[in-house]
Amino acid sequence: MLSERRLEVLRAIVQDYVGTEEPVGSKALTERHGLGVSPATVRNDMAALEDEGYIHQPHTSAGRIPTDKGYRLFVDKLAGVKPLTSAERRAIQNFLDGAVDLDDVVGRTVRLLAQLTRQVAVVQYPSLTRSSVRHVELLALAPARIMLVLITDTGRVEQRLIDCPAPMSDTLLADVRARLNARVVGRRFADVPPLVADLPDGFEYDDRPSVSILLATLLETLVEETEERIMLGGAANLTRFNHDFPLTIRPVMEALEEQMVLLKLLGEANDSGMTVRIGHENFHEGLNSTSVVAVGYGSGDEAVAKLGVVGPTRMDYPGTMGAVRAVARYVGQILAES
Amino acid sequence: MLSERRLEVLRAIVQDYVGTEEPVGSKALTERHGLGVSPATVRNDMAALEDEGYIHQPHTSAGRIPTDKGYRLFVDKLAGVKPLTSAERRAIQNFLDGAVDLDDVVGRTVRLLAQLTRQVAVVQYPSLTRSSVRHVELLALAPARIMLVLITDTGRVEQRLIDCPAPMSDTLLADVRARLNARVVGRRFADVPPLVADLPDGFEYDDRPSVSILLATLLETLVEETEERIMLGGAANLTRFNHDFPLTIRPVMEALEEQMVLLKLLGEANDSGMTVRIGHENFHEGLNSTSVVAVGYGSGDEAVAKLGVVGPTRMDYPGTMGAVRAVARYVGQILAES
DNA sequence: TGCTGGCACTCGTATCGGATGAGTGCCAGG
DNA sequence: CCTGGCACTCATCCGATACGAGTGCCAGCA
Repeated sequence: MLSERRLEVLRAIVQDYVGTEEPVGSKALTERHGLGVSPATVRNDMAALEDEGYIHQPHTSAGRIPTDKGYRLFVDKLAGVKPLTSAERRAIQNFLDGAVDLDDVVGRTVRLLAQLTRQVAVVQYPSLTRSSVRHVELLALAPARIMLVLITDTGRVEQRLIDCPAPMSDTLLADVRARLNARVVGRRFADVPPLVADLPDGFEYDDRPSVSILLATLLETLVEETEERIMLGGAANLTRFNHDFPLTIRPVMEALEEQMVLLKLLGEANDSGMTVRIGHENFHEGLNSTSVVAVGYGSGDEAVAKLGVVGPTRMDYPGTMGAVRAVARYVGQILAES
Repeated sequence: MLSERRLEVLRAIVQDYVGTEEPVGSKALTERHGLGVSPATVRNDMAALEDEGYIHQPHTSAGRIPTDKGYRLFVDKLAGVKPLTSAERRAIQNFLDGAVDLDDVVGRTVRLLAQLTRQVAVVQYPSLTRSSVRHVELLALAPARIMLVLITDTGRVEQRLIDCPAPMSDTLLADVRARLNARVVGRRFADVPPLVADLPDGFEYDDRPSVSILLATLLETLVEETEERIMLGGAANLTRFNHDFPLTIRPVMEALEEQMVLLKLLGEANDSGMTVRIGHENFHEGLNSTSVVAVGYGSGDEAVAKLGVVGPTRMDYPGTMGAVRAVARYVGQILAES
């Protein structure tokens, strides 16, 4: 077990390294933090910390930098979540309040988060399956061509084009719309499939194929793999690190361009609390020198989606966690209002 | 006026430089291209080309690289548009055909374009003002809370929430919907404002404020500044150049993150033909060492939006132009079908 | 007039070596 | 268990040198 002081040394190393981006030595440590012991003592502590795998030195004559394990300990035991200043909070609220629709909310959120944390921000749209149905609309663009519009209580709107096997009359369409909405409005999308399974049975024999196709399309939009949407922003912030990461920026950018990777990244986050994945804890190779801070957000108690940031393992964890948490809360509020 | 051979030398320099990314010297030129003259002759031609400002040498003992003016001449006079291989064309078609909605079309297009050109792709959504109205839907989420849904002939769907001053009955809403659609369906969005200006007059006095707000919101969605949407992809491709562009990648990424800059970038493109803006021809400082190849696309003869790529001035212009043009055509076809 | 071979020259890049200094590990003493 | 001292390791920073690609110019030739 590590003594109190050694933990203090680790904390000091993490803080200094995050600030200066340079390996930190024993002398500098004792000077900048009032540790009350000599460099030699700190050196011993460092050697111990290195034995335990919390820090390591890039080369023999260099200072120490935290390992992933070191950051993990720092995040779990040594650091809190730094609350935002009231100015920052006001800025968040002002910035998010002007949004006109969900796209706008997500767009503003991602820009805001990127700017606050100076890192890459990732925001997932409220997932359909965790939202409730506000309305299902059916529009006849042509006699046998229907547009299906799904509207969720979180403001998300999805549309699909459907080619029907037979023309649908206006009355039929109105009928389908009414019965469909009667069954599903207010329900959670995840519960929808069984609720509509027998819907075609209530219609004339000739109309059933059209109704079935319509329902099939509705259910298709709910498939988890395809329904998720994600917005990314602040990729330019990656260039802030490339002076000592020239090799790593490329795979990171490539990873971030893949929707699936992003989804998994957020998906791994714990549903309720905030999740921090550090370096090699990330499943994706390209992201081995990055950390992900993510948290769920929602209009009520329950999370409807997640958001977070991706940055170098050498990031300001307390500050980032504070910003991510604060933004998630405000977004939840905005969603609840709309 | 430049002699035939000097133009040939310029073309050879551009081609070699694009291929090798290194300044090209007289000896290498004569060897790799069958110019039929000696290096010394080429040197004289190079000196002349340099006097005219088409090429320049980074330092005394280095080869030549084309200037923006040189690329301009190359694009205008020396290079054609390289058509895609039939395999590439098939790939485009296959890739775009699976799209389920407009977001999907745009998303696939941007990925496709980035992959084909190995550069950063930019695709603008069909602009509302250049599209026609397919349908306007009004949904009552609550008695005094209306959702306005606009659907264009290009498949774009916009929604806005409206808080009405007074509750609107279902019949009133249906009435507004019917009259509104009667006036605007099939019309171009740009023509909509005068068509609906007197619409509130036809309603009961008490209902007019609600109808007016509704119309106001409809017109707001058409404001050019805010209605435009853009998708960007392939930013990871920027890292391909950073070995000799370490300084420039940052401002480029920052520029690309600004919606307004992107819009201007595409907006400057000529409406009909393909536009190539080279280096300093771009208004934005950060993009001074990049070129933009853009072209309009649309379901019919007329462009409804633009798409293009952003890459280093040292790019394969014929190939890029071929890919951009081909993709624009296929996207136009897809839109026409939907 | 225009092309060519030759030649001196420039200058960026790569290589090597030594000096510098930050930082360490270890040890003896308090 | 802490501390001061000391020898040692290396990464980094010049400065000098060699190298070589590429040029400009010139005299000669078709």
